[in-house]
Amino acid sequence: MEPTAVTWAVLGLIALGPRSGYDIKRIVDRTIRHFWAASYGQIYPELARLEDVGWIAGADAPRGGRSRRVFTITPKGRQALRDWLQGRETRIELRDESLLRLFFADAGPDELGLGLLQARRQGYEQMLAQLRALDDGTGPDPPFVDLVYRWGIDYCEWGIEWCARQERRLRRTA
Amino acid sequence: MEPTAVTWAVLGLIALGPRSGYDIKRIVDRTIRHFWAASYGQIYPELARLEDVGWIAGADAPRGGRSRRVFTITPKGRQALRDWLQGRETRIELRDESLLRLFFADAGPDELGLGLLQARRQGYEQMLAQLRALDDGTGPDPPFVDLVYRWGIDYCEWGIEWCARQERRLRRTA
DNA sequence: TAGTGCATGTAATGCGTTACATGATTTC
DNA sequence: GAAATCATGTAACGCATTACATGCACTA
Repeated sequence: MEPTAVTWAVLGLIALGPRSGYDIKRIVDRTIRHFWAASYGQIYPELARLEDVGWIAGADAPRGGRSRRVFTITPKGRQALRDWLQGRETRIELRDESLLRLFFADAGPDELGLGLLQARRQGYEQMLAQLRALDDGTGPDPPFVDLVYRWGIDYCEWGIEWCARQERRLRRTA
Repeated sequence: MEPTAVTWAVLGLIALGPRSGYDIKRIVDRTIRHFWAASYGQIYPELARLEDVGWIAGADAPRGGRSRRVFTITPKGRQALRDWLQGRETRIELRDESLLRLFFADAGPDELGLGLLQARRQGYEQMLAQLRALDDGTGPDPPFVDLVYRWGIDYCEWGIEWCARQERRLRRTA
């Protein structure tokens, strides 16, 4: 069983404290999904695999009459997570349909590019609003969780500025 | 046949001039892949689909004894491309394993985060070098092709600065 | 009592990469 | 004559999403 990025997302979240599959999905959707999404269809099978190899241990923990399985990281799992964290390959990969559109804007009418830049800026603004909405004072996060959160904010702000600058430039030369 | 992003990448490149599947792959690898990669396994079937619906027209154009099929965009195809370009949904999505690592850096030893930031910065530097290497004066590109190229450069430079700033901050507080 | 949230999972489908097969031509 | 490049494609596989199925509990 070759570990994938989902492996580490799931294992990493369990390392922060015991969690159910449902918990993990909820946390992923609120935080990690901004740079790495994951669905139930990945999370539950991954939990089964991780339990098989002994990196996590599951225990029944019903809440009321609702069945519920909570997973805890094992020492073996903690070591595996640490090993992955030490890894150094860092290839940056993007998948950005809005840039693809912009790339082909020469094929459309003159005002098209300006519209696409505005749409892109609005995309950033939406994402920024979502990120800011997360920060409703639920106490301080671990430092690096917070750092990545900050990266998201900073990235959006940079993106908004970049688009605005290009919009101004286009309007000047048009 | 629901169009996907590959549809537009392929169609858009053919709109810039007649091209073979091989040509398209080469151009994608040199330019578009920085924000949207595509493989032969997508490109050739996509060309067949596009020809089926009449958005492109293929013609045999052997070079020497090598068989070769070159595709040209049709009026119908040009209209479809324009329609897509007008589209406005812009959800920004990232997939960035290096951020995932950083997110979990609290689970490792103290110096880990600093190392991850450095690795991330080097990732940006590598990508920047690749982008700069593309610019070997093959004449001026269409304005928006160039704009997206610039986005890549600016994004890398911003990323490098961001990492450097966080590295300094970490060292101060450590 | 209807809707929302908690909770677990699977099946179908689609997207994308990797690896392979094949063969001609150009360059060193 | 070996290696790189041009050129076309397909099959197998893996990763990820969507949609569905099921059922309990809380709350308006």
